Amino acid sequence: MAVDGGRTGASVSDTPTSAPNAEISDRYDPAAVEKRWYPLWEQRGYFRADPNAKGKPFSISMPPPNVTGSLHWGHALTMSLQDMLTRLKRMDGFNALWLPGTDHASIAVHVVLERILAAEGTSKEDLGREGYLARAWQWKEESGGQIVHQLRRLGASCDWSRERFTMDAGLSSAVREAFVRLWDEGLIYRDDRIVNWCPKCQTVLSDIEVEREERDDEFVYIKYGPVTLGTVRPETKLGDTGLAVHPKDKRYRHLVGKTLEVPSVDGTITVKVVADEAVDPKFGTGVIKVTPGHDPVDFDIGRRHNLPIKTVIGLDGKMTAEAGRYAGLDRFECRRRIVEDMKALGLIDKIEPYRHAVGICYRSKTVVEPLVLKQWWVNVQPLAEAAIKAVRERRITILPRSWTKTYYHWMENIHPWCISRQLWWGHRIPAWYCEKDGSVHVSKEDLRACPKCGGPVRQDPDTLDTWFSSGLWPFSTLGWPDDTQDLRTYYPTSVLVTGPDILFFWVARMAMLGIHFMKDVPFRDVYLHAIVRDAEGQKMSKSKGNVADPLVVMEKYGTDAFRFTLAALAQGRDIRISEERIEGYRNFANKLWNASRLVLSNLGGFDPALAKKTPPALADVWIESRLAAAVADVRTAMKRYRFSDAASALYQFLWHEFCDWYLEISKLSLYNAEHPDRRARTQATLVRVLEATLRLLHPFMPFITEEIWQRLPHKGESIMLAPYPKISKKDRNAQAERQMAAVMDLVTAVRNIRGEMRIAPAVALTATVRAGGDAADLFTANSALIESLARVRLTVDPTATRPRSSAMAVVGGAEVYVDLTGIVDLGAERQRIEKEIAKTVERVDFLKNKLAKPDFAERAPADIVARERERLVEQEALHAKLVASLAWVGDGGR
RNA sequence: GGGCGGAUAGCUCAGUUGGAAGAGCGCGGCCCUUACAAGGCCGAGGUCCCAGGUUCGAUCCCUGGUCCGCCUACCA
Repeated sequence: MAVDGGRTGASVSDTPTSAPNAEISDRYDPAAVEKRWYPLWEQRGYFRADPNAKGKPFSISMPPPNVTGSLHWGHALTMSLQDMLTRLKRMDGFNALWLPGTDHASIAVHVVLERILAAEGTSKEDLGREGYLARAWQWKEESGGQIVHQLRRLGASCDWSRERFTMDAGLSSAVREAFVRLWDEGLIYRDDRIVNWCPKCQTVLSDIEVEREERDDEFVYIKYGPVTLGTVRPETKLGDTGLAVHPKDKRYRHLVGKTLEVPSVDGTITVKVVADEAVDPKFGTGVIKVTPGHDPVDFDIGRRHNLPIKTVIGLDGKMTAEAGRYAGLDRFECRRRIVEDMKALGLIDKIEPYRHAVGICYRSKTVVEPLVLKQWWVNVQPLAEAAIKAVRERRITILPRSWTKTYYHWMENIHPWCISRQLWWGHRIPAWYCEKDGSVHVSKEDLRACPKCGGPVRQDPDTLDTWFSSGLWPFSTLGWPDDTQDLRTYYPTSVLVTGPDILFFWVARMAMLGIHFMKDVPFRDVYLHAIVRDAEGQKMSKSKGNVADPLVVMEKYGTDAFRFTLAALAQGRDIRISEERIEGYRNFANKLWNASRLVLSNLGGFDPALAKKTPPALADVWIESRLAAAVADVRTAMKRYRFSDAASALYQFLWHEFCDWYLEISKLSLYNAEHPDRRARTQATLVRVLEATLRLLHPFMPFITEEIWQRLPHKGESIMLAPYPKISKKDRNAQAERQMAAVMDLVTAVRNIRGEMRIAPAVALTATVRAGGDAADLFTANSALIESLARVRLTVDPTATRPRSSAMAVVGGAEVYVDLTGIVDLGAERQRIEKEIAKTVERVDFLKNKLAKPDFAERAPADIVARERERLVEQEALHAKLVASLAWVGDGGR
């Protein structure tokens, strides 16, 4: 392979890298590089998956971001991690598919549109359903899905040719198929129950869409005929149809079963007293008012005791006609008024402050109103059982493990899932009601007439919960219900990567629906990553206004640095983002850039044949061995989704081994024209190690690695398609690593003396190593290297005695003397040695104590005891040498 | 109320079969050595939250406590 400044072969002739021999900037400029590569990768079809291609399938369904969304930190993290996995597997020979898409996000879009329409001076009602939907689609086409473009900026290598939208034709058909099947199986049904109503969004919500928020309210004790009871919702008093006490509560036993006429704010009300286990006799007065129409507990009590339902709060959050003179009042206003009125009538016993959790809508943050309405439900319990089993049997593995417990707990206590929403944007429920005979028909095809009587039909106006369609995502995107090749090849997907915040919303639903419809799990692994928080630990969110726009950050520091930061921080339960950290990895990218500059600018006249003939030096063998170690570490880490371990292995190797040591060593032969063989050998190693390191790093930093790789001698048209580094056992060389460690220790020891004694780097030092045998050979063979790195003239002499006026260090048993004549007085050396002695004294004491304990010698494993003995001998020897040295300084220095 | 997690250097965090603790940033000192000052070399800095227990030995395992998070829940 001939090298001419870095570019080779015709395969890269169309790559827009800068001219090969032009000066390359000493600052890495991410903006220019990043803009260049993505379009090229995409045009060349590198992201596209082919079910017929070779290799074991590896697939990821991208969690579809909301069409309303714009890229935030959570997306950046999750997408970066998925891209890392996909790129790695693709390079590693898998048939990799990462399938992207967006979610129609019914309620989120509803909120956005509400705002837009208001600004345009119109409304949902003005437009009507047709007009509204047309407007919604228009909005979706124009401004929805900007996130998809931002993902490109992130370097996401997903297969855009397979991009899906939860409301596209295919997925809509999958939704209908699923709905109809569940209906036919009796798992979908309609029921009148108490549901969570959001008066702002004007729709029902499922239980998990209701968030809890601590509020300070008043706990009002109301005199209620013969009893007094406490409530935080006095306004619902108007809907009371009963009182309840605990069955065992003797205080009230005489009242149970009676019907009371209780004087109230608006005449008298009639309530029946019932006994129910749900009442806690120790709380409040032990009596509760039962409002079946506006409280879930009361609803259940009411059902058990046949109490009538009285609805006093309407869909608009205002009091209904049933509320008598309070009709038309807002529910909270009514609460204030009713308390005032009761006060006036002397019906209030006392009022206490009370802190409790109220349910609020997860989108609009409005206080949810429990109401009794007829809705569509899925009986998820049987599905949940199968989903639990799948995890128990390890067909699905949830990582980190600790989340499995949470998963089980939720699944085991699952409630029916309310799936109908009173929104227009979404999948309309495929149910038709006959206006003539009132029959209900669920059908995959649109109905025009009643299949039973031929009468006119009208479709249910409601749409489905967004999460219903996303629950089908892993298979609906691959063509289900059709038996497609994609589906056969890429299902089950390999891993689902997402945040634990949607474990129930989404992961659980996919597990249930995937297993139910596909008879196989939707994913083998579930990797739940950290939640991104700001420096104060707050969840990053727009409403909190605590977010630096990730796109701005990417622009500032470069996408690669940004991605690497996310990988490095990915471990743990939540990650706090900090700009300093990103800056650090920006520097890392720059380090790589400059290291590559060094290599590229020293490839002139490279003679591969000569390199091949020249045996490798210790440093060459060492760096290849360390590279192999890094490859092993990265692979192991990635297998376990330990992104930060992988990042740290890469960082450590590239910066602190390759740059700090090998590159410095390589300069010796690169700049030495007298030994062309050594130079060639070094060039070959540099290229090989750097090229492999780039491939190893590519999934994490795709842009800079491609840019540099193209300039290096390489095979293939893109690093994306190059193989991921693999190693075998013989790639590690323990002996070379040991020897090199000794050499490095010696260099460090001399540097240490220089640093501690404040000797300027420019001052040349002279040192003698007292070593014999193999050690002597090793130091002699590598003396040039040691001399250059430690800036010292080195002599190896097994019989050396310590010169007058010198500093001493001990390296692996060998003594090193650094001559200080005329450089520094020995007072400094004395201090330095004293410090060292103090350390050894501590260590010797510790080890002696430990070994002196009879229990330790008898009970601890033999190898541990032996190791500690060795350590003691070592430390004692070191101690003796240092003490002697101190005495010597005392004699010689004075 | 129930469940889960965390407490380790000034800051942010790693640390799995228990054997005197690591990284990044920050800090101090010396250096513009021709890849990189977004750099190099050297260094300082820890009662691994507290109290018990198990063990020859505990940052790690067990129990209790304190302080922080998160999830979940029909005490009105």
